Amino acid sequence: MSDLEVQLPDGSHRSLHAGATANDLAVSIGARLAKDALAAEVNGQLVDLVSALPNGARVAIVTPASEKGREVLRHSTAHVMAQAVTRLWPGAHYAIGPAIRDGFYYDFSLPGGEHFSDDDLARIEAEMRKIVGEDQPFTRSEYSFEEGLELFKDQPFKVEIIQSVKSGASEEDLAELASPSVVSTYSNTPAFRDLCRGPHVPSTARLGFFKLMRVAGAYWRGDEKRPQLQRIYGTAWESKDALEAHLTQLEEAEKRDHRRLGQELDLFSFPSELGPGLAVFHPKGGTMRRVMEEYSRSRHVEEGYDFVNSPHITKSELFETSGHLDWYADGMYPPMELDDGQNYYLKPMNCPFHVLIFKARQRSYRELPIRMFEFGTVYRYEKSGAVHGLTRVRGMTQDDAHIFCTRDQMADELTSLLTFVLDLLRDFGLNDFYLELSTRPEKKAVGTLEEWREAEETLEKVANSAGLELVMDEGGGAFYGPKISVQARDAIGRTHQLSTIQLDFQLPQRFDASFIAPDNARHRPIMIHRALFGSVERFMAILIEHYAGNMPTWMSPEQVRVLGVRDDHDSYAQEVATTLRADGVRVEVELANEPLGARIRRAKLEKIPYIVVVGDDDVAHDTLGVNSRGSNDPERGVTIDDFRERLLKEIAEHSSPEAR
RNA sequence: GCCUGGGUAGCUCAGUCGGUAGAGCAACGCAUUCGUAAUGCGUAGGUCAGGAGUUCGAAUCUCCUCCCAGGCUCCA
Repeated sequence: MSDLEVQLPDGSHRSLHAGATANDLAVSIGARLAKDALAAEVNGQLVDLVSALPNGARVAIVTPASEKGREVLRHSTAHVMAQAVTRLWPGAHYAIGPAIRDGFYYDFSLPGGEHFSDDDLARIEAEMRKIVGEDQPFTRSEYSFEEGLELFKDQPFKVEIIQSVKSGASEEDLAELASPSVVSTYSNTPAFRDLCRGPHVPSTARLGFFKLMRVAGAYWRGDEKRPQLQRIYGTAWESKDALEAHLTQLEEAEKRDHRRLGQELDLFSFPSELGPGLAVFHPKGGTMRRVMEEYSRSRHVEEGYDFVNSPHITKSELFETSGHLDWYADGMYPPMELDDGQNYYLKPMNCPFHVLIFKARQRSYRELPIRMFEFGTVYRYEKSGAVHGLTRVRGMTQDDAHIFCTRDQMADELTSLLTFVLDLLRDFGLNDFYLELSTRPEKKAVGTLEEWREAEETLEKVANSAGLELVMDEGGGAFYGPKISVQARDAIGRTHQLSTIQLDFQLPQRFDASFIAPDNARHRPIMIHRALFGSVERFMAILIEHYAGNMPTWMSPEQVRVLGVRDDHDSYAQEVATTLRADGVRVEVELANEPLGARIRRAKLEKIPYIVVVGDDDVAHDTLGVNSRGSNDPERGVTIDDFRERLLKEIAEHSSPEAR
C-alpha cells in the first residue's frame, strides 16, 4: 500500500499511501510536527498542507518559527484583515495584500471614498480577533479565467489583476494567481473569498500574534497617476514572544533615531522658519561635523586630491549644457530671474563646475589623473513628503570629487579609489559592507561598449579583490555610466547605501572637455564621480544611529568633562582641563554648585566619553577619578599622565571607551 | 505632491461637555559643599503653529496656510 515515496530535507525517504497529503506526511513524522505544521514546501514550492504529494517529491514541512512559515502566516493574516474590513465596511474593495518584511499589508478602497482613521485600526483588529476565534478554514478552489471574472465581478482590482495576468503577467500579479490559466482563490467563509496563489495556514485559529501598525495611502500599482488606496500595515509573528521582541526592537530603533538624538544631544535642529529639509547645526553638531570634515580632508590630501571651490548659484547656461535642466528641472529650486533677464539656479550638484575647472585651460595627458575635491553644498527641491531628518534634505554638503583620467588610467584609479573608500568608512567604524554594481542599461547608453565593459569588469575585479560580497544590478546603471555603490550594515543590521563611484562617459562630451595626448591630438577624458560620505549630513545621521549617540571619542563633541567633588576642587579641575586642552582634547569643567551625583548623571545623559572626578585625594596626589562611558565601575587614583596617554591613543585610533 | 495622524512652556506631555492654561524635567535665584546616574526651597516661563470663521465665550468646533511623523510616489 506504500506506493508513494518522498524525500525529506535531511535526505531521508518516507513512504506514504497513494494520494497522501503534506499533512499526512507531517502526521506520519510526529504528532508535534503535525500540530505545528502550517504549510509545506514541495520541490521548492510552497503549498497548502492539504495538497496531495507527487511521487518522488522533495518535501519540507513549514512550521511557524521559520522565515517561510512566517511568510505564510503573515499572508494569511492579511486575508483575515481583508475579511475584517469587508465585514466592517460592506462593499469595500480589496486590492493586494502581500506578506512583507516583519508583517503584511493590504490595500483597500472604501465605499463612498471613505478613509481609515487611526481609530479604525483598533476596530479592525478586534474584528480580526473574532475571525481568528471562529477557526475558519482556508479553502482553496481553482477556476477558469471566465469563472474568475464572474466570481470577482464586484471587485474591480481583482478583475484587473486577473485580466492583466492573462495578457502578460508581472511578478506582482503572479503572486496572486496560480498560473495565467488558472484562477485560484481562497475562501474562509461563503462571504469572503480572495484571489490568491497561496499557500495559507489551515485555519484562522493558527493566527493571532499580530498588531496593526498604521494606515497609509498607497497608489494602485504604485503609480502616482492612478487612484490612491488605503493601505493598512500590520506585523505578525509565530508567538507572543516573537511579536513582543519585534515591538521592543522597534522601540530600540526609535531610541537611536538620529532626529531624536540630535535633539537630546543638542546637535542640530530643523527650525520651522527655514522650511522642510533645512537643518542648522548647533555647536556640538558643528564640532562633530568639523571633525568629520577635517579627517576627510586630510585623507584626501594623502590620496592626491586637489581642493577646489565653486559657487552655490549659476546662470542657467551651465545646466543647459550639462543637460540637467532637461531631465532634472523638477528636482531643482526654481530659477531666480535677474534684471538682465538671466535665470540663475541654485546648484543641485557640483560636477559641471568641476568640468569647467578642468576646461579652464588646455590640459596635457601628463597632468592626468586630475582629482578635484570639494565639500560642495547643493540644493535639491525634494518633494515635501520625501524629506526625512538629515538623511533626505533640501540642502546638503557632498564630499564630492571628480577624477579626470585617461582610459588607460581608469582601472588603476578605480582600484585605488575603492580601497580608499572602504578604508575611510572603516575609519569611521563601519566595517560590514557589500557592494552593488549597476551595469549598462539595455536601451540607451552613451559611451562605447568597450568602455562600459572595461569599466564594469574593473569595478567587478576590484570588488572581488576587496573580498566583499558583490550584488549585481544588471542594467541598473545610469545611461551615462556604470556605478558601484557601497552598502553598509549598521549596528542593528540595517543597510544604508553610502559611497557611490560612478563612471561618466557623457559630461566630458557635453562640455567638450579634452586633453592633449602623446599623439598630439585631443582626447576625451574619462570622468569618475564619487562621494564617500554621500552627504556629510546623511553620513552623520547614519553614524549617530550606528553608535546610538555614543560616538567614538575622536568624534565626540565633548570628550572629557571634569567635575570637582566640592567647589574647593574646582581650581584643580580647571588645571586638569588646561593640561588636556594643551593636547587638543575637548574638555569642559562643570563647577561644583550642584551635588556630584546630579552632575555625573547629566554628563552620562550627554554621552560624554569620560567623566573625570577630582576630590581631596586627587588634589593631594595629582590623580583623577575616571568614569568611562558604558562602565558602572569608576577608576580611582589614575595619574594625569596615564589618562592623557590613554585618551590620546584612543582618539588617534578612533576608538571608544566601550572598546576597552 | 498624495493619504492618515499630529503641532499646548526650552524638552516630554496632561488639559473632560466650548467657560479664559497645568505637571515633570530643564532654566534662573537662594540655601546646600557633597567621591561616581536626580539636594531642598523659591522664581520666571504661553499670541495653545499662524490666519480667518462660528459663538456671549474657542487650546477645544469649521475652513485655509505653515511645519512635523508614518507611508505612497520620487531620490539625476
